[in-house]
Amino acid sequence: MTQEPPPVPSGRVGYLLARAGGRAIRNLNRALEPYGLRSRHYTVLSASAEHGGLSQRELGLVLGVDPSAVVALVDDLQREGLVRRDPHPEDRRTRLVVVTDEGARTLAETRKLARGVDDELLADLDAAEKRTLEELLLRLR
Amino acid sequence: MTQEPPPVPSGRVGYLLARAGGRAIRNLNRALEPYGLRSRHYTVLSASAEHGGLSQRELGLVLGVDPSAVVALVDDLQREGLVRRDPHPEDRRTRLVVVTDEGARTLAETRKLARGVDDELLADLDAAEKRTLEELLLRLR
DNA sequence: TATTGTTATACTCTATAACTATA
DNA sequence: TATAGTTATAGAGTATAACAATA
Repeated sequence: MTQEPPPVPSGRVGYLLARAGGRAIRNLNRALEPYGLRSRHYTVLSASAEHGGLSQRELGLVLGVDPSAVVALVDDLQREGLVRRDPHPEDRRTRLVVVTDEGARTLAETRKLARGVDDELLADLDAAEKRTLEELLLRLR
Repeated sequence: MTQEPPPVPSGRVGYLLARAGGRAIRNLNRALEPYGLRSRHYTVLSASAEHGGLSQRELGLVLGVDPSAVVALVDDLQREGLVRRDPHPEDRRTRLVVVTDEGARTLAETRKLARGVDDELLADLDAAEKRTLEELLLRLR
């Protein structure tokens, strides 16, 4: 699919959410291509930096990603030197995902790309409308 | 001093859209299970009924679905007797997707399920907020 | 030459079950 | 017994190329 047509069947909200969300993900994937990353790598990197040293289980919960998928995503990020897996001081089963210096630099750069994707998606809304949209999205179940 | 409204953390709206959209799709898929259909079958059936006899190419454009995927979806719906592929009166390459009587009945039933999924997703919003959200979603690029 | 539908194919995403090592 | 991480796997979604029939 490469075409992007406006007309919509029934104006259903779930359908509109799915389409807009899919577009956002595809646009971010395309923007991240030079980095060899996908949007889900970006969310893992971003959440790891924001919360500072989450376990993989916690990452999965926060991001709504299956634990087995977290493993693969962290594998990729670790291979690129963007995160480390540090031992948990008290629980030897657990491994804490920590962003490296290089990961922090990559995050700073890719964050700009994510902003750009959002800005383009929301280009026709004014500042107040953008805030309203985000607030409503946060209140969905 | 007027409080500066919290800035929209750019890069976050796309993420929220993707998560909410994914939830909506999964919920609808689960609701449609008894019918042996997925959410994409529902959108094809719904658009075919609404526009009445679209070609497969037009269906793909309207729904943002790849033509090769439309073939598979229409195959499924046709096998279940929910749509027909009628010849185009003027262009023998084209096949018009037409909803059968049984398809119309199934659509009436599944539409209730789709509404239920939406209602649950939006349960914490009042009527005005629901309209606002839909209006904003329609204005995304 | 271009377009519609179609087949084949490959890659990503999602979800589940089962295994290991620890607790 | 239960939990964190891991591996393997299968199904669904997405995207591309190539082909036949027709325009």
